[in-house]
Amino acid sequence: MQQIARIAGVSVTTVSHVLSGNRPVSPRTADRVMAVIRQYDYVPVSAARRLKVGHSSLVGLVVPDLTVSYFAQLAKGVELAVESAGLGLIICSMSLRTPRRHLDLLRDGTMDGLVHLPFAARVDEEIAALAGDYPVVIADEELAGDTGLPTVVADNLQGGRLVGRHLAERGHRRALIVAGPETMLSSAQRVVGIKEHLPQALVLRGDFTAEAGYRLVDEALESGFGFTCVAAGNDEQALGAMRRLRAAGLSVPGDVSVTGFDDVAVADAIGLTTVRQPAHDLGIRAGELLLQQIARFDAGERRAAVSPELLPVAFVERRTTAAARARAAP
Amino acid sequence: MQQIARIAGVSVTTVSHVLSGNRPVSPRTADRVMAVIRQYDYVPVSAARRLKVGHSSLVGLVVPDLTVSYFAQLAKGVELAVESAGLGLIICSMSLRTPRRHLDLLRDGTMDGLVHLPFAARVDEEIAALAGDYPVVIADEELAGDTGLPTVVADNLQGGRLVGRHLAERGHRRALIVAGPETMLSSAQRVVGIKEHLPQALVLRGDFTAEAGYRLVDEALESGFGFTCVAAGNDEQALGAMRRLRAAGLSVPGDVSVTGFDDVAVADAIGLTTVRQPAHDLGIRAGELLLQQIARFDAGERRAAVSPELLPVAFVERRTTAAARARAAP
DNA sequence: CTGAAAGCGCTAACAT
DNA sequence: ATGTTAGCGCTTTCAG
Repeated sequence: MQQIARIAGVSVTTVSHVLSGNRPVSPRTADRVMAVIRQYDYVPVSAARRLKVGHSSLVGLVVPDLTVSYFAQLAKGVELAVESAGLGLIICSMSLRTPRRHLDLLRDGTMDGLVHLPFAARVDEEIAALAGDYPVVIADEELAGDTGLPTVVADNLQGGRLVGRHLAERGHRRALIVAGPETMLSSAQRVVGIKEHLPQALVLRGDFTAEAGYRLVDEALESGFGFTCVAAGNDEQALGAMRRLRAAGLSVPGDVSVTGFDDVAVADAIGLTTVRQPAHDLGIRAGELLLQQIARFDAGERRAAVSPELLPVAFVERRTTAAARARAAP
Repeated sequence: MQQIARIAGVSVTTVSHVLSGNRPVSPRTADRVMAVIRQYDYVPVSAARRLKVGHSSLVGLVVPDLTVSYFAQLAKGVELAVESAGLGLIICSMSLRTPRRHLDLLRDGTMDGLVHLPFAARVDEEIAALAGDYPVVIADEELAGDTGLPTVVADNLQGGRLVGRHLAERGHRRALIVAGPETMLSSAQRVVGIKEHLPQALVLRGDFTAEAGYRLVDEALESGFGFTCVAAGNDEQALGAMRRLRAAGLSVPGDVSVTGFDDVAVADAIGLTTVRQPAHDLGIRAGELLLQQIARFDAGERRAAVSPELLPVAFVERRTTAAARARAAP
């Protein structure tokens, strides 16, 4: 910047101000300075600015796994929200090898705040501990324990109800619920919603993967529990479940109906009946909450205990659900 | 750090050195300092360090779209490679709203280098322009024009050959090649490879989406060109193609065989015969090349023109290909 | 083995 | 409307 100032025949102060617009500069001077800046393709060293102003104008987003399109949509929402405040977004994937690195980025000032999507209990705890000292908001999944952190999630209970009602209305009574981890509130809520309409359902739990879906249906088949439908905790599990059903010679939805949850791209591709989470809106709202939280910290306030915000979900009927057969599988 | 030094009764110099290990500190002193650091949960302000040392120890990865699992695997590979050098990885998605932001992060020193996966011509040009001044490596797709940038891509030509040979061996002659954009070298190479074995193939181009796959098959059907197989440019296109075939009452692979490319998660889910790209290896190699490139820039050297490295692909036969029918569709 | 002090490049009072 | 200058928090010679 010294260089630019010297060449343009002004002080560094002036260069700084034509760049920031923080105080009036005569058009003539401004033009001259800009010309030099462009000619030399000068870009201010952000570290110097950060050191001085005390913040980076960058926020982070921690996602469990980049492979899920749902998270990508959510990310777009977050970026939309924070960019309107002039902030940039950095995405960190916890599925990468150094899960704790993004926490360092927050603590060392590389980022001004974080939108965190809970996934692994160990990291979650660290996040909760950090949230007293740095702006953090939780999205997609509530944190275990009452942290009082700003949180926005989909209305999983309602989603479960929609699935349960749809199945019940089609005559299903004997249902297999392939649920996600018991520790995840979203998973538990979905089960509760489903059971309101299908009280006799058998609940089997596993993680949110296709493998778990396969294995859990396998268990149910072996156990001899007869069921006419499978309500999976998410689309991945539904995929695995369908694979196992097909392997058993059962047709979907002819013999067994199957539902998912999330509405990822694959769901549309294979015609899976599922519940759409408002991924984009979740992201936007999370970004807004983070902005608020950053402002709060700047103002010296700390956590203002709030209860989680719930965003509405939508039922998407496709081709994996039909009326229940008289005789239950297997 | 002043605080820490004062409380521990040492100089900031000493605190700095117990943190960096850049010079011997007596165990007694070091322990005392570390105790204070932990007690106050002190983390150095990275901006100050960066300002002083001139680099951030962070590199970036630009991916076209987070929704594709292939890119996530590649990302893991990059992180694996750079973390061994003590660098952190920041991921930027071009599908987000501000595609140029990551270039700013490179230019303003937030990142020391960039692994770039070409996707949008406009951004690609800017990258190429920047590559003379900052460490950049290209992965997954060659940049148009002879940029001489370090590049690592899958062996698309070989992939095309594998597809072509597989189809030819099963008696297919009349083939529809649903290709990706003509401007993408990867796409062009795949077509060349396929045509070596299926010279009479009809080539129709579109972008790498399911919609394009659907539309292109639709065109072929309307045109009356009879074909017994569809070789798609990637898995997405293959998905769209299959959707259109099914809509026409054609069974896969009974009436028409279909192949994809990439081997994304959906391919496995629906049993698509495809070609697996070595995503993880691509990432590792890209990370290694970036490390080299950063070292080169540090040493004052600039671009050392190199030719693209090719990584081997693997053919994955599943359930969407079979022997050709006597009569070609439609 | 430890300290003092000079900046890294920028911003923002405080001048003029 | 513009310039002078004092740091932001760290690393690193240079001196003990």
